Amino acid sequence: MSDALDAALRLVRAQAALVRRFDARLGGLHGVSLADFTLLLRLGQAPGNRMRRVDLAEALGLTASGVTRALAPLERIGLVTREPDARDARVAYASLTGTGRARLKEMRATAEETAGDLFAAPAWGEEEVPLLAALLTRVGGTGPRA
Amino acid sequence: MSDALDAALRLVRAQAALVRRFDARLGGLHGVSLADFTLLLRLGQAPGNRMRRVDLAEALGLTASGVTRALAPLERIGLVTREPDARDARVAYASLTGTGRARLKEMRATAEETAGDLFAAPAWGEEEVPLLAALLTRVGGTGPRA
DNA sequence: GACATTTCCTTGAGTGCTCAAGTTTATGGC
DNA sequence: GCCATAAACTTGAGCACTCAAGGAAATGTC
Repeated sequence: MSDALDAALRLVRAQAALVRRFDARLGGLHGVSLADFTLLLRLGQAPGNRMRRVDLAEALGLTASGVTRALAPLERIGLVTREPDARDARVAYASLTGTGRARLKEMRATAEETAGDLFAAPAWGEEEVPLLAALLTRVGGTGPRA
Repeated sequence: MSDALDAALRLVRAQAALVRRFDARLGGLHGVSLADFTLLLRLGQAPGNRMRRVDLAEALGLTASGVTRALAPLERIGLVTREPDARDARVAYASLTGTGRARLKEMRATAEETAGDLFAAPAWGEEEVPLLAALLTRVGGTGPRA
């Protein structure tokens, strides 16, 4: 097998393992999945803590349909609210609530801790983690810092 | 955000983009998903081109349930057959058929090509692809060459 | 100012996975 | 030999995503 195919298949496996770890920690402590956390994190980074659903889809690499379905339970538990746009009646913003911001802060601590464990020394050198991130950015998608 | 969390989130995004590309190519040319191809590839690597379902699950990072469901359509289209074990009536091997081996060979060419495009020069240096693979191996799961 | 087109979003149907529970067969202790 | 336990597998229910279709509102054209 070529190095390229090997790397591609390893990427798939590594992601599955990583998602399982994050889901277990975030789910156990806060009742959310990694996908939920990622969505909330993006909202938290946006100006005014709110985004159009279509932009959220783009940022997360989902379809608009996926965003609609992902937001539903987050709205139900009060972390996100739906806000209409005064100028354009087609758009509905997704906006973090006060509760959402507070809960996100806690989730973020858990996520940082989980990521820290995953990439802990001595297995991982100081410079290797940003190196991995840089290589992954070239593979595709938009990074969380973009 | 820490480097570690950034890398973790980028990994998720990169995988989604990669899977989409492989699914499009493999689906278009051979009617299978990347998950299907990975399963067939593992079978093709196994001695006698066959494996117990439980070992297949372990190798793929799926549950036994997931393997049952993944094999069903592959059996239906004749790429894989079910073989009982003479010694232990509980186990059912999944075995590549002759057609399966032939089709796998074609799929593999497509997959190699897709991976080659994805990690093509000049964006990717000669040594960077194995480096990425090595870093990913440390993240988790079992690699395709393990 | 009516009409086609585009944009934003939702919904129905389908897919591919999970977990929990159940069936069947093998194994070990006595 | 019997029974409890364990192992291999399947099945039902549920979840998270996709695509395709459709509704409603904005935009461009004439």
